[in-house]
Amino acid sequence: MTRFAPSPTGYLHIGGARTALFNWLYARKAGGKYLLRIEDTDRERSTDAAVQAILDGLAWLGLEADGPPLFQFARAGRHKEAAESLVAAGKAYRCYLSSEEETALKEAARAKGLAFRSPWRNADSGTPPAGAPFVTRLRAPSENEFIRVHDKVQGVVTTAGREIDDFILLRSDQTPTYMLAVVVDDHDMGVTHVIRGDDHLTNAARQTALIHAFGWQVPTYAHIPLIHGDDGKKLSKRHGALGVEEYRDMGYLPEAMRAYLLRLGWSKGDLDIVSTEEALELFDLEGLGKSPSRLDFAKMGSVNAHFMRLADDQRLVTLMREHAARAGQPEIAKSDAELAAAVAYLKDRAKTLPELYDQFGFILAARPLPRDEKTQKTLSEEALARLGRLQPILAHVETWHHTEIKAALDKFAEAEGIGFGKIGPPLRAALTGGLPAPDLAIALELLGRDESLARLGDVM
RNA sequence: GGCUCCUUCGUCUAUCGGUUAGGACGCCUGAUUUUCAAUCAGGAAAGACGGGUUCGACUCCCGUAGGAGCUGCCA
Repeated sequence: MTRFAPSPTGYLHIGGARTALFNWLYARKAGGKYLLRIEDTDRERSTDAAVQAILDGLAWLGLEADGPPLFQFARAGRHKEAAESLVAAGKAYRCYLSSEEETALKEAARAKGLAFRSPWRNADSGTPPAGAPFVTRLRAPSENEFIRVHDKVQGVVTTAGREIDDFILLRSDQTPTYMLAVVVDDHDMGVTHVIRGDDHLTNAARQTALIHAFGWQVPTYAHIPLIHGDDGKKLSKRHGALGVEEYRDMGYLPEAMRAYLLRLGWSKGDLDIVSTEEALELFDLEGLGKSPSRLDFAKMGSVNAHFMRLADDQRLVTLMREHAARAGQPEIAKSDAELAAAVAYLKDRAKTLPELYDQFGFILAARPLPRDEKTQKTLSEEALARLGRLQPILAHVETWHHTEIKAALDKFAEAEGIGFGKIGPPLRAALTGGLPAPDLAIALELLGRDESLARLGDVM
C-alpha cells in the first residue's frame, strides 16, 4: 500500500508528479494499492483550485489512484482523538506556554544546541491556568534514546533523541498538525511504503518517534532526492517547476513524461527509455538514486520525440488540433483521416505537438507563396523551363501517391539527362517557398495534385 | 548556529575494491542529400579536493569545500 500525499497549496509540479509516479509504479509492480491523500490541514493555504489542478495533473499523467482521494482535514476528529489517547497514555502533554515564553525557550534551546522542550512536559510543572489556551505536544524521546530510520534510499539514518523537539500534535484550536495527521492517516490507511521527497527525511525521525509513541508499525521509507533546476538550484517557477498541465501545453505526451521522470532518479543498468509497461515489470526501490537531479529539456524533447513516433497517428491529430486551438493557431482545414496520413510522414520530424503542427506550415501557406532571395535565385530561367516540362507529367500521374510521383520524377530526370539535384531545388522552391518540408514526392502527395500544379503555375 | 542528506562527462546515469570508467541526451566531424529534420558512422567530454585503509581505490574510512533539507500552532 503506497500513497501520494500532496498539499493543495499550488499546482502539481514535476517533482510531485515524479513522486506520484514512483508510488504508483511500486504499488502496481508489487500487486498492492496506490492511494491519493490530499493534505489540506492548513486551512489558510489550501484551495479547491489546487485540489483540482492536482487531480487534473494526475489524470493527464495516467496515474489514477486505487480509490477515491482522502481529504485529510475531514479526519480532524480522528486525529484529535488519537492525540488525546497519547495524552492519556502519558506520551504527549498539554502545553500552556504563551508564544513569548515559547520563543524565548526556543532561542535558549537553540543557543545550547538542544531541541526544544516545554516545561509542561514534566508532570510537576504546576497546575494549568484555568481556561488558558494550550497545544498538545509529543513527549519526545529522552536524551539517550536514538531513533533509527531504515531508509531504502538513504540507508540507516540515526537521530539522537535530543535532536527531536516536543513538536506540536494539536494546535491551540485543536486542529491537527501535519506530523500527527500523516502518522495517523498512514496507519489507518494501511500504508506500508512511504516514497516521498527527501525534504521529509528529517521528519521521518520525528514521525518514527510518534509512531513509537502510538506503538504502531513503522512503514518502509524511501526518501527520494529532489529535482533541481538546470542551474542546480532549487526548482523555481523560472526553470521548470511548472504545473504538469504546462508540460501538456508545451506539447509533451504523458507517456513521454512518465518515461523521462522515471529516469530522473531511477535507473536499471544501461536502460535508457523505459516505457510504462516495462517499468511496471522492472521498477524497484534499489534503482533509486541518492543525489538530486536536474531538469533537462533537451533530453525531455528527445524522449518525447521517441514516443511521438510510437504514437497512433489519429491520436496525434486529435492532440495536435487541441493544441492549435489552445494556442489560438488556425485550424488545419483537412479531415482527420487526411491529417493522420500526413502525420505518419511528418511526426518523426517533430519533438513536440506544436512542432508537429509547424510541419504543416508548407501545406497551410497561402498562394502565391512569398519568395525570398534564395528561392528566387534557385528559380533560374533554365530551372523554370524545366519545371514547365515537368508540369504536364505531374498532371498525368495516374494515382497521386508518393511512390508513383517519385517514379515519375525519376523518369523525368532521366529523360532530361540530369541528376535529381538539378530538378529538386527548383521544384522544392516552387512548392514550398523555402519552408521546411519532407521528401518531395511526399510533399507533392500531401499538397495534392491541384495545389501542387497551382503552385508550379504561380512561379512561371 | 545545530542536526541530517548529497557530490562520476554540460545533463540523466552504469560501476557495487582490480574496467582503455560504459550508455543516453546535447555538442563537434563525416556520410546520405531535393530544404529542414531524421538516419548512419566517428569524435571530444567525468570520478569536487586532501588525507588515510589496502598489493590495488570512483568504489571503504576521516576531513575540507560546495549543494540541499529540517530546525513553524507550513506541509
